[in-house]
Amino acid sequence: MGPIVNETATNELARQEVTVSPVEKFREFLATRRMRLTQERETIVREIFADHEHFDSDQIVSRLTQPRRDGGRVSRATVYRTLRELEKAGLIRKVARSNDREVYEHDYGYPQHDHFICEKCSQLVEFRNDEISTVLERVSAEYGFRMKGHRLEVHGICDACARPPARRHRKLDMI
Amino acid sequence: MGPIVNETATNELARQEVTVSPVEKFREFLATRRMRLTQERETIVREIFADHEHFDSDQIVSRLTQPRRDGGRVSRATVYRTLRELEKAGLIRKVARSNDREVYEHDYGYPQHDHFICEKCSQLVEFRNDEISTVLERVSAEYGFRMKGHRLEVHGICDACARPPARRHRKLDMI
DNA sequence: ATGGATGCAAAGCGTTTGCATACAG
DNA sequence: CTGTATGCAAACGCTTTGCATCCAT
Repeated sequence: MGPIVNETATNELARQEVTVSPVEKFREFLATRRMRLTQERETIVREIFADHEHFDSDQIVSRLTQPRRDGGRVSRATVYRTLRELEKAGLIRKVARSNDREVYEHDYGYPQHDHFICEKCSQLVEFRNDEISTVLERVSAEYGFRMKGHRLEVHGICDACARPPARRHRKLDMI
Repeated sequence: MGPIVNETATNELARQEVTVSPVEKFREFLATRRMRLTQERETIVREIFADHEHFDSDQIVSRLTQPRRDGGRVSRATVYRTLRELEKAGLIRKVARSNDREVYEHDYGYPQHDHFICEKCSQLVEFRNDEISTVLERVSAEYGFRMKGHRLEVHGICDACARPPARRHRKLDMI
């Protein structure tokens, strides 16, 4: 997409510690595009970076759509529009698709990792392995492909759901 | 639309040679579910396995929606319904998402591989690398995760689009 | 015969967009 | 002030589904 921005160190195996807040980082990005950091945008960024959980558009919408004491409410349209910008800004990224929705996670100040997705409880579990990036860097080079990043979903059954008896996760297993 | 395919399949991960035709394989699957191999379903399977190209639902729909001398026409609803069954049957699988559509490919009689996805021309290029599966097998074991498979998209710029001058790939080439 | 399958059209659903109004810079 | 951004609601585009009819077994 954007040819500019993102001074991401070529090798993210060692993310630098975050020196700028997400909001500040976003403001910088917006500035380069002649865009403005509105209250709505700031509210959204704060909400998203309040924790490190995965999230989808609708979760953010439902949290900000109803009047809130602090941040003020934000419309559904603005949430979607802002999420797209945040992705371009490199602050968040889509990690998977779950129940027909894109699942996002922080991409700023968060180490590179991939996910296990349980077919039973549809839970996402992160795991970290540097070999994968290394292999991909090499293979990309072999193919003359300029790798910018990757999205890896490992499907299967998580440890909890695999245990035969007892209780298992219940998130959204139909039938 | 010419994804590069390496027929250099001789490795351990290589699929057991196909002994049954896709249609036959599908019939077997359907039987176990008390479902029937109708003319429509057979037409769809033949159309899909006529070549090894990636495809999305709409491509199949537009090819089978209009009367055809041989196979007869199939409705949009049936194509969608059958695609879902073919996925359960392990004959096809979703490999990526492009322009808001799921992109499928053969998962039967086709060697394991992953994809490069060009951000410029959105073309999918296959590549084969056994190390990835090996690493994932090991990491999964470490996490107590029963891996069934994975989906890996490597994003970036393809060789053609990276070359500064000259013309580049078209963005949305349909048919 | 008969329960599963098809086609059609309408409904679903997440996401996007046109437009009038409201602000950030 | 001026060009952006927001909200609302309607529009979208892919996919699913209700229902009457059809057909594989």
